[in-house]
Amino acid sequence: MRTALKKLGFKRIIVCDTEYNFGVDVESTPLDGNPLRPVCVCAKDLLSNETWEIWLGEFPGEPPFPLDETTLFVAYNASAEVRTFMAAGWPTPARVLDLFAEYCDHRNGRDGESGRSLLAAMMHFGLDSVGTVHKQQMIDRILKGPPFTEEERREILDYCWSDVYALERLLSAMLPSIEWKGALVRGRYAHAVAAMETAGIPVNAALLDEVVARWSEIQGGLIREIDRDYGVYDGTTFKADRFEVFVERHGIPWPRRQKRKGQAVGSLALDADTFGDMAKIFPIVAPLAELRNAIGKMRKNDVPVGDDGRARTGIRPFASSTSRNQPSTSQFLYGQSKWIRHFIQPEPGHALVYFDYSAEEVGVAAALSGDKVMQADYLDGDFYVNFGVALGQLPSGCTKAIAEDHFHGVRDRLKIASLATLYGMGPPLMASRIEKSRAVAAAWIRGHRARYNVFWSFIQGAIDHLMRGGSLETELRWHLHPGRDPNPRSVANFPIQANASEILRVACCLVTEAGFEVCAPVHDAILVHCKIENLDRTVTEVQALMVRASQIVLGGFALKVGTEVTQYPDHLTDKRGTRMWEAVMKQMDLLKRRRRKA
DNA sequence: TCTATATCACCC
DNA sequence: AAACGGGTGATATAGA
Repeated sequence: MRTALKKLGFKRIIVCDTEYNFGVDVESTPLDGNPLRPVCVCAKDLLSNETWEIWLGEFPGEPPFPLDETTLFVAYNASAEVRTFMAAGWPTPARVLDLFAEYCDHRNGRDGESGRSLLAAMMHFGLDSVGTVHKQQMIDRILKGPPFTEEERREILDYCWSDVYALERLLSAMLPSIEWKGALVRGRYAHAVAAMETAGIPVNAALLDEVVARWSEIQGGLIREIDRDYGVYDGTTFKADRFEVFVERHGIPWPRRQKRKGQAVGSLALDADTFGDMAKIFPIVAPLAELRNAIGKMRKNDVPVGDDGRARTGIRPFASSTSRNQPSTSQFLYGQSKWIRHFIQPEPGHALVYFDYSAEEVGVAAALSGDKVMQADYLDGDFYVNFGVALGQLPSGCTKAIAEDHFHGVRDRLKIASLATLYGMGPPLMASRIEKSRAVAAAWIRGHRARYNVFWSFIQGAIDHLMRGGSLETELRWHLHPGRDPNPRSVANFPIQANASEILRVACCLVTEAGFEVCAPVHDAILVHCKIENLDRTVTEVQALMVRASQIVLGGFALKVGTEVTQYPDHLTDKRGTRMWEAVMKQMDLLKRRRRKA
């Protein structure tokens, strides 16, 4: 392997693993949400065989090895190592090979092992490693934090070394198949991920704590207000059997789910769509539909917030087959209901700016396929309106403003239709979504295929290629490999979503490397925190960097970027979540008033 | 009563 | 034959 490694042209190839925790409370319980605290670093230069071992409290002010462009830094889930270096005040590696990202890319779409851990990767290549039980024991001990006995120190270091040696063998197994251009671009993202995970999202922690503490009372209040007229809740749980009694009593023919074996009839369909449809026909259930919609899922209990008022959680880069980030939906503020975002608040003297690519998937589809008509419809005004004019649904010369003022709901339907059409939605479902007949839905789909025929043959080409056993590749070389029985609609989605995901990664790299404080990536958007005195400069520069990112991936095609600014002391708002937020705040007020009286 | 699965809620 | 894509996670339900 030595010769193969030397050929790469680096002066050093450093494989590295680190251990860390997030601080602990008095009972040695891990404090999630806090900044990372390094425990140890183990590293080896594969060219010189030199090794380094650094333990808690012995961290030098500078890293013991160079991390500039002459060093290839190799790790598994490299953002963790980068975070450790940041916490130690070290510079971060300039050239990163993240074998986690490369293993994900290598396996993506293929049948067989689904795990993506270091252990899973080792097993895949027929290499042995430490057992999962021992690994978990070590992690648990490390998270419990110091003081460590001398024996524990040795055990932890040995465990850390075992991963370094595992990594060395894994590198040797993966080396022939590593595709360097893509790998180094992916490796570069480790710094951005580390920077975003270190920053976290500033929240009004006092208010969040208060709402969490009184959540069951608030929820109870919300439910009591509505359920008086129905009696279908038991505490905070909706009881299907009580609701069944209710609909029977009122003679409402409620739709049912498919019958299952052993049942005379299927159980009631209680999803939001059914509730919405039924509320239109039987207004008596409307308030209940709204309540269910509002309280459907609102867990804030496990949002980890650090002592510094920052909500932090792992971004989990490359976790999806399109290489999107997949942070935990329960821990990540942008994964929860929109009203939860109202807890987000800039720090005093600061502002938060939400930058998002507008109609990103349409723009990416137009650029990748080279469909000039689609490109013009995206670039010249509003895509959905332009598509509507082409279909004869809107008058020629129509703009977004005119459509919103004079053709209520038309643009929304066109938006739903054009996005869903990209991924192969058929007329029956489309008809129900846009509330038109099946024939109209079919005509819109045909219209899309006719107007954007260059795009459609591009997509068909991708599907054919994969079905014939080829792999799909994004502009920056993330792959989808053929597996058993691929879903053609997923395949059609891949080029668009995977390239869009790549654009956001490049954007995160450019913006964090320029020194801006990026708090979170949100698929087609980023949240940036800045001092109010730097607000104008931040908006202009970050916007330009995001446009640049789209051009890097799309061969010069510039996506449009929208911005939304929130200045301290304002909270972030999202109009789709305002009603719920206000209802919750009202319940909070009622509780306070009641407590004051008592 | 416990556990696996299906369904549903939420996000982009 | 027909099918919008990518996800995470809680809970209700079925079956042991």
